[in-house]
Amino acid sequence: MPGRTWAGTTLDDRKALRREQLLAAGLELLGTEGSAGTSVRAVCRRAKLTERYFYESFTDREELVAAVYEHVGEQARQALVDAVRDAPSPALRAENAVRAFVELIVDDPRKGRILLLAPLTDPALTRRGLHLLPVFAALVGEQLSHGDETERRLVAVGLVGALSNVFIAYLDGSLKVSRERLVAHCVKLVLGADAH
Amino acid sequence: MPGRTWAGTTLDDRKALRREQLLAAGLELLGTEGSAGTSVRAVCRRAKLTERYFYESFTDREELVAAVYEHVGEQARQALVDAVRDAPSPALRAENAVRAFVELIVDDPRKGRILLLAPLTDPALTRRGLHLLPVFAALVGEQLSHGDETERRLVAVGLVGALSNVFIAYLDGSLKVSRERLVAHCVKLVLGADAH
DNA sequence: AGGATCTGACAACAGTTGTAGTCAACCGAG
DNA sequence: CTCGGTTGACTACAACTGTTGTCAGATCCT
Repeated sequence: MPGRTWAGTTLDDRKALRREQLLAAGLELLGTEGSAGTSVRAVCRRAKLTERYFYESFTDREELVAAVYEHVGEQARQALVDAVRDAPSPALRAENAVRAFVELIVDDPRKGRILLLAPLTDPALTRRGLHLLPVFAALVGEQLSHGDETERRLVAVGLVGALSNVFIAYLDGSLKVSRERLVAHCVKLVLGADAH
Repeated sequence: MPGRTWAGTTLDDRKALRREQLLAAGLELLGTEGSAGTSVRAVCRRAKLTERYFYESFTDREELVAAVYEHVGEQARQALVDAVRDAPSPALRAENAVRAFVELIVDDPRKGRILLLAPLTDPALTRRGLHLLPVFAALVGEQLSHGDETERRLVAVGLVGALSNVFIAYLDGSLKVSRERLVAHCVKLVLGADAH
């Protein structure tokens, strides 16, 4: 009887809770130790669960990594959508989007590192072609007003690279700059890209 | 007697030759399989040498990886220096530099991947802070004509990121564009960065 | 209380890693 | 021909990996 209550909660509840603990542990490890440190055993240690429960929620190590990445990606997407909605001018749209993204990764640098670095470093993600930045880049490209197909793609790829690099440098402390100035510069990059 | 000849060559000669074979194998693996595939054993297999000779030339796996990276970095630096020397105008300097870099990585994509990706993916490089792009970025920053210290740094970091991303996309085939157009666009990026 | 279910600690498997050591075979100088 | 430097194949070790299995004990329903 699967709906039977246990220690106050149902089985499905506890199972879901364990899944969340594993996801949280995966986010922590992938965002700090990086891909190599995110092993099944390490995740289980951090989540204070045994391997048995890992394979209860995920068939693979790969599935966990992908789930973590997509989880963070969804948060970023949602933050961007919320920020862009109801923005009157394109300039404000750019500013709001950049600000939302900066807030996300300053608030939790692990998410920034996962979003920006993990797809480059983890075979589980590269093999699946799980790379959200190109998706965001494509969205940006559609917003561009000038140029043909190829031109817009070139601009979008370059813009995403510029933003990523600035964010990464800011994250690891090698770019000492105030948060406001970071936002202002990124907004300028976005707006400048549209004007070629 | 270390200078004693053996099979026609001296010991030091053969030792240096083996070091080169190991470096070449490291370049091949790091530039294709990536960091994870570049193990001591894999390098030795590829170089057709045994582990003993690995530790004859390098104390660590880390030392080999760093040596490969710095080797490629030196080639890139030299190519850029050669390209920029004797360029009459800033515009031609930018074009020559970009063209030289594109030639380098189109000629041998492994070098491009090592230069652009390895420092992000290999702990042996990140741990040592071995990342040459910031160095290049600093050089670029010095060439910029406008802005204060921080501004130039922001612009330089962004520019390097944009170029890297475009190159990476071009390398892995996700950016279908002619080589000439790639060069032209990158030149435009460089020149555009100087004009804010 | 009995019996079904759930839990957690652990062992086992075969594989890879970095690093070090052993040992027979080879090769050229004296 | 013998001696010592040189070679390469091989083994050894401890630590890790992903994955699956076992088993004693806790927990709850009837």
